[in-house]
Amino acid sequence: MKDADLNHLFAALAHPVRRRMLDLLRDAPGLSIAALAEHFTMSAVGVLKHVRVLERAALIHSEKHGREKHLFFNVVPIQLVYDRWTDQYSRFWAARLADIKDRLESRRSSPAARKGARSA
Amino acid sequence: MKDADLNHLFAALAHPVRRRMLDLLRDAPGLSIAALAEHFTMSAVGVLKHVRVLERAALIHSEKHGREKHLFFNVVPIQLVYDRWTDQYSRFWAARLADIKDRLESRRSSPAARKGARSA
DNA sequence: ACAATCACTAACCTAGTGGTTAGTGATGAA
DNA sequence: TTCATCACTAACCACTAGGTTAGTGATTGT
Repeated sequence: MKDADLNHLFAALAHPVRRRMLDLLRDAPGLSIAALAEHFTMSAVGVLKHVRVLERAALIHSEKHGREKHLFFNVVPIQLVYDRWTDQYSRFWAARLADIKDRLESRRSSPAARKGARSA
Repeated sequence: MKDADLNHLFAALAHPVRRRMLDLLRDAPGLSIAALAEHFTMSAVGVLKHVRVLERAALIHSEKHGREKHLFFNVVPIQLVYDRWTDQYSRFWAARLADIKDRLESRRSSPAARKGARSA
């Protein structure tokens, strides 16, 4: 995944309207622009602009049938970031969990106790 | 995690300079503004502005000692989004994997055959 | 004591974002 | 056929993002 793709992806996710659009399309795949616009107070052109941003980030995919354009949520970019984060920060997550575990243990009387708690 | 927090978080991650800053602080915790700025061609004030954005998103935490401010990467916001995505999109990830499996199977000669191949 | 260095503010500029209204061509329905 | 509806473009507006330079006050090293 290229740098520019990450820019587009995170920028697309940074707006609450677009996050809500993703929720709507996840729960009701195939919505048209007009049908999607019914869920918002803004103008249809405003909705269209947000859709463009989501398309640029590849977060949605569209199929045109006649005059209608049907929109579908695409999970792939999110999964790519998810996988990347797993690699990049797993060490930190482990460290953080260990830190939480340490603090929990230091609150207890015996330091060696509760070894198996929150093992994830 | 509130909506405004997500806005700030994703907006902060949407710039390559800031993503690189997180990488640097992850690998060398405690860098000062000036030390961080050495890794970039832009002015120190430009770096400071990016640091502000990362602070607003709680992606870094800072400690001031004397005239120097030491910066530390904070994984927590990323982990919160990670956990949220796990809930929100896990169904879609499973569906996507099933779809890939189906397509792999339909490429073979016998549709019912090779049921166990590439089962992941 | 003095000078260099640190974080920082203020002002400015350019380009981009997030919205609007008005209008257009293609398609579908009466 | 006629009319409504769909996606869309163009032009505009206010505001924000991402940079710059110049300058300030506080701390540190010599």
